[in-house]
Amino acid sequence: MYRIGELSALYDIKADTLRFYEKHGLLSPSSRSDSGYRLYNQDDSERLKFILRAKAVGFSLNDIADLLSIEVDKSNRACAEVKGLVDTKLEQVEAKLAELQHFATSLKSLSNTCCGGPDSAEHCSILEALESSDQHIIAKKEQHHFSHSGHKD
Amino acid sequence: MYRIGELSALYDIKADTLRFYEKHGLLSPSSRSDSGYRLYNQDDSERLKFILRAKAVGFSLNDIADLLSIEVDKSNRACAEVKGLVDTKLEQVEAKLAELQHFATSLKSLSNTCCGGPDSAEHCSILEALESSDQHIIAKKEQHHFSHSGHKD
DNA sequence: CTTGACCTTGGATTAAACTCTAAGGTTTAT
DNA sequence: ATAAACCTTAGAGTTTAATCCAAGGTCAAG
Repeated sequence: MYRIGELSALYDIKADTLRFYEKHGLLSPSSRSDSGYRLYNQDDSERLKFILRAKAVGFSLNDIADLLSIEVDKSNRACAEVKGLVDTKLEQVEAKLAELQHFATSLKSLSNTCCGGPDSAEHCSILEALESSDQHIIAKKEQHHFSHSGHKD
Repeated sequence: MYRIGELSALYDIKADTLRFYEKHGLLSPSSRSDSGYRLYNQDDSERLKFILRAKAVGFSLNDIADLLSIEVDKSNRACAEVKGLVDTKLEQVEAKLAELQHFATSLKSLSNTCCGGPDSAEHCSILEALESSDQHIIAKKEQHHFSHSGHKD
């Protein structure tokens, strides 16, 4: 059992943020002490971890509430309805994943070509890296033109 | 060349948002018409695409300004300094990627077990799916216990 | 040569997500 | 038993990222 200060310290957020999440239906402590202190258990902590993760990858608190609502009314809700919600979110997550992979590729190629690379300062720009990243793969393919195995990402 | 209304329509944002980005140093039109209209070229459009992508995966406008600054002062900046900035962002991107992959896995397993699956309504929760997703992989591994090849994501 | 749909500016307003303040009750340590 | 460090509430203030508004200039069509 954590008190509000302990839980907030654990995730490096303010106690106020936890009260804010409670007020907005995202996370309520599973119990209270005799004197009214919030008491969070391990499940509450996991739920908070989920909220913070989802937030970090660009979901709004409303989005997150949607996702968490899947848990709240478990058996009440028709399974097909749940599946719809999940699949919608999954599409969003996969779109974000694609964006991020694109990003990561560009940043990596930028990091490599920028320092130590032969053309160093010439194209030190993320935008150029983003634009050239696809052609980069093609160019690489052309270099060892005796192999044409199925490419994998 | 796009005028502000055209470019904003292209990305389904408000013209005001473009003026806002300009005021905050994120994106300036490469030129102006005689009458003072903003004129955006293809590079500006690419830059905007980058901003919107980065925003969608949870970067703040400040973060994005940092990333874009790599382009702005290309040759002015020491290459090692640029690399530092890029690598920091790359770490953030990869952390986000890991989160999202975890997310996607959980949502998929949720979508599968929830509807049609044998234990249907029993654990219709993202939190449960998130918690169990790792064990799920282990469980799956145990099923075909004659192979112990290097796992790939 | 004016009507309507654009554009300009600066400043006000909104919404989301905190973050802080005030006034007071609780717990732990001396 | 009292100070320091917690906790409670309600509500005000801040930051970020737009979004809207007002007053006026510009441009293509009739």
